[in-house]
Amino acid sequence: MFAETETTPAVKPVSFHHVSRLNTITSAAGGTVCFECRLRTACFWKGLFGSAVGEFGPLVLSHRRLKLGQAMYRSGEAFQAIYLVRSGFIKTVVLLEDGREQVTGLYMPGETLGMDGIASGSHASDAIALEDSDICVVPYDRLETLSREASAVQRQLHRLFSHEIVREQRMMLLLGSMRAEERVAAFLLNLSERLTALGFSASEFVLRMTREEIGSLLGMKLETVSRIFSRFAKDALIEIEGRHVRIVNSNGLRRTIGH
Amino acid sequence: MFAETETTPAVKPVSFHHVSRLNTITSAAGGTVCFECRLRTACFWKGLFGSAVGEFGPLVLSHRRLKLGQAMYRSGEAFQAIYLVRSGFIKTVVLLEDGREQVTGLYMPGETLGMDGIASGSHASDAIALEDSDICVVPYDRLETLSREASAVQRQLHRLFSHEIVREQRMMLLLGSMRAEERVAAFLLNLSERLTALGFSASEFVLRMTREEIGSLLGMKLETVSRIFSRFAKDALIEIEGRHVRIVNSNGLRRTIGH
DNA sequence: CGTAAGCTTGACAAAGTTCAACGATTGTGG
DNA sequence: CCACAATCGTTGAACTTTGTCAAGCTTACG
Repeated sequence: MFAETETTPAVKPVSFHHVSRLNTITSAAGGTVCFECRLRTACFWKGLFGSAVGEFGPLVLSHRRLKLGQAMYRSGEAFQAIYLVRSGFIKTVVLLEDGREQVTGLYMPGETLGMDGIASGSHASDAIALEDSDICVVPYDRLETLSREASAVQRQLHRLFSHEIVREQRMMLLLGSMRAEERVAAFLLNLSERLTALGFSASEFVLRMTREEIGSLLGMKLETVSRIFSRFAKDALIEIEGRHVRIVNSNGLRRTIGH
Repeated sequence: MFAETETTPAVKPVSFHHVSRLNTITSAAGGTVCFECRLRTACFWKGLFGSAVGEFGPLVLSHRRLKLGQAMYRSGEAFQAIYLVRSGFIKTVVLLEDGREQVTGLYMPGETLGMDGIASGSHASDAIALEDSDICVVPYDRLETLSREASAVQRQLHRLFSHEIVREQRMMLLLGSMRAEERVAAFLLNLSERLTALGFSASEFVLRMTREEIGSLLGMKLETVSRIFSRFAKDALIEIEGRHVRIVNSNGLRRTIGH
């Protein structure tokens, strides 16, 4: 996508010379041990594996590399593990029988997905890589045991579940009670915030999704997404060039929400 | 609301003489012991408390009665327990600063709510009684211990979390990719299904919410809800009279979804 | 170099909202 | 017990937002 960067700087009204390195995490040198992981500060599991966990025997995390478009799991597949994004971006998608689909989540490095499989024993959504990604596979049966032995793990695991519930609540709020323009503004601000937490620029980043995917996440058509991006650019709230975004006036964006 | 029924039968095109008793659960005689509870077959926790749990000391469930409109918890309040609906109906609501609100869930007897509080230690939504209700309060710290001691409890608790995640995913699908008419059809069919699981009629039931609340849940205005109910009635898919609904042609409703 | 995929924009259509009026029902206080 | 107020629901008409369809452009890729 644009991970193979250091390409020629775009010579356009907006230039993004340095964006290429902005939010690209290159995976660490292949090790399986958590405290070697470059993510350890950003990761939801930080500190747990190797310390509290150490006393109860190791939690073996296998890794998996996904290429753009590959699935980590698919709807209906047996649930066996939850997945921690190490590098790259993953979307989750829920399908309706008639082919319509809804992007229900966008997961960045340090974030965990796949918990939807616990209830029924098989996943309720597809998880697809939005770019070449590196995923930690956390075997669920081992996690269950560990969570009974180490209350720190239990606490973190419960918080993880709850966090996902809260995230989805917010998404329902967005889908159910905001207008298209507000949803796009909220989406950009949310991306900015999460990327900041990962140590990236708050104002410049790269969308990992097509307009269609963004539209599916936000409950609107790709044309509407495109028009709203253009309008925001015209109003000098953002600069946009394909998937490269610069937030120029974040307060303006914030003001867009709530009339 | 209309729980104090046995009123004069409505003399109207549609009559609902017997609806009054259809889905009203009167709470059992006050006891605190789970295996006395009239819900035990429908309840998510069925069998757990008293059997597997017995060996590890009791889980004391306090009860709370809520009147119509009262809150079980409010956004920002410290998280201490999760809540099991024993009788009555509860809605959860998420608020936007500017006053807009989104109903994010509708909980029936046997269903559990409040898990959104674990992540941050305080609730992210309000839980409001849609009619006089009886709630089991499940203290979370006790549940944490129990879940470490009894793997059956752990398993059920995790499934509960996951179930909520899946429910919210489906809600996002509904809000993000269905048209208003489809959403209303899906809502009615979902209610019918869940009430059936509780032993009530699949075809006749009472909506516990105003048109405005239904609209908020489904991401549309109250007028739209009203118009769609009228249209469904005209097309002989349902009969509706205030909050009393009879599903006349459930396959027709199903066909409404997916064009 | 040609083809496919992604993005933008315009013109028009459809869906849903807003505003307003009105009827019915319910609850309240005199 | 009645009268009044408040809440709830329905419906019409005008309006706004978003979707649909179509065309053209750019970029990526084999």
